[in-house]
Amino acid sequence: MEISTTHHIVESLTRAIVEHRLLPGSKLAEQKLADHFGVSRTLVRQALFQLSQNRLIRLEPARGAFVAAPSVEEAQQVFAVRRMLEAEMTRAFVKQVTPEQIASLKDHIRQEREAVTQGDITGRTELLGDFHVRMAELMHNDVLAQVLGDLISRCALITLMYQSRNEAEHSTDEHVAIVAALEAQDTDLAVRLMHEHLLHVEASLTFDRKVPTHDISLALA
Amino acid sequence: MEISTTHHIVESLTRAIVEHRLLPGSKLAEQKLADHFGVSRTLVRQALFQLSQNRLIRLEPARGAFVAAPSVEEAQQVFAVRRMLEAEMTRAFVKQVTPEQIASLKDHIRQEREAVTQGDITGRTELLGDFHVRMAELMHNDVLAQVLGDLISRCALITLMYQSRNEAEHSTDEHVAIVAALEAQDTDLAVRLMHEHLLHVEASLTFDRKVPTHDISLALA
DNA sequence: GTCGACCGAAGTGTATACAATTTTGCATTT
DNA sequence: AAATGCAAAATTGTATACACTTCGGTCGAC
Repeated sequence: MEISTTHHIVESLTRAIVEHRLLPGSKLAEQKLADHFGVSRTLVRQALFQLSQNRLIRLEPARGAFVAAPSVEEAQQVFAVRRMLEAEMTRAFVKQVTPEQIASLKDHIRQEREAVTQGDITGRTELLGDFHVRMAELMHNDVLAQVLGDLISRCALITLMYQSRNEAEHSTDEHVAIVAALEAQDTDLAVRLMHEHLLHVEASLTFDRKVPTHDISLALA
Repeated sequence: MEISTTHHIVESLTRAIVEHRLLPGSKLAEQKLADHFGVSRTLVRQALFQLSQNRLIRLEPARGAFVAAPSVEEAQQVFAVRRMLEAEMTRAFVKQVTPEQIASLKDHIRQEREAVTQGDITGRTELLGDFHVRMAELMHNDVLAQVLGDLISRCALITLMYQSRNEAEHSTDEHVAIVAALEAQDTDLAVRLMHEHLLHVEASLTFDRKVPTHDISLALA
């Protein structure tokens, strides 16, 4: 089956959603998207279907596709799963850590700092999430990287909806501490730091229902 | 968007794959499936697309859909992720365990034993996997249940391809031991038992490339 | 003036048509 | 006899057509 054209649409919409150019609740009309991408509704529908699998959009029968608006409960569940998965990922990471991996993570943190100093909100948010995916990739476990990547995409949506204070510098500092513990091969410390880091990220959210909704899908230019 | 008809096709094909009525490598021709289900290729393609997201089938551009044949590496990665996720799931389970949950798990084990004694291979394999999903559901974490369910579906395929000896009774015994530890709220023991259980399941596989392939898709009657 | 029903517009759900690619089978060549 | 090339058949990829549902607005009744 051909997937490249559809994949392009998925990537484009995913970026638009996680970069907050499309807000939760926005209607994604098939014909509008088809016109925008210069294809038929067929390919758009395939892309929307795939996005619904990733929980980035919600499909309502006969009503259409809408950017997902994760509930508080769902947000907390996603973070709970991330804590479970990433605590043990960190433990496994120490068992097979190499200097090259540490160097790669430090390089990633350098990029994070760069985005922060340059005020690149979009790149910063993406990089903060990618740090965790990078860890999974460095372990040469594609399955782990994919599962974690999905969870973190959902977190990007959640962060948009519930973020209160700016936690960028804080997160980067915690990433630094985690890498230090990994480098020192201090398993318990690294696991604890990762666990607390994720708790901090979740705690930085305000779960009392602000409701930003819908905008025109012209955010795709 | 309507999903119910498509969902029915997905369910039917998923069952056929995890119940081994469709073997890895089998071609899934769109028109044949469309005729079988009495629908157009449109809905079949949606279903195939969804199954490819679950990694149960593989889509090759312009060539078609084939039942997935997970590599040894992928199989080991899936088990590695399961160990990470389920070890911590077990830890979290103890923290909030209730008598009702224990009763539910014990009831599930009773069903497992029943399937084993009745020689119900299909039901047995499904139940052995469902034990783990049941734990997730009992924690009221839908996200966890969904992620774990996906991983376990892939395990069903893997088990088919690489299973050597029969590990059904052994697995049920280990489930019993895990539940006992959960009931006693012995966190460390429960986590250790779960971890070892998953190692045992993986160890019962023979990763030296037997290659069962393709059969006629008439396995759907 | 408000509520409710009806009608048209818009959008989704499914099927079908057509284009492009791959597969298959046969004929030809070496 | 094996291999190669070509044409027909089959299959996938994409677009379009059409039925059905939902949404919006107007008109009429109370």
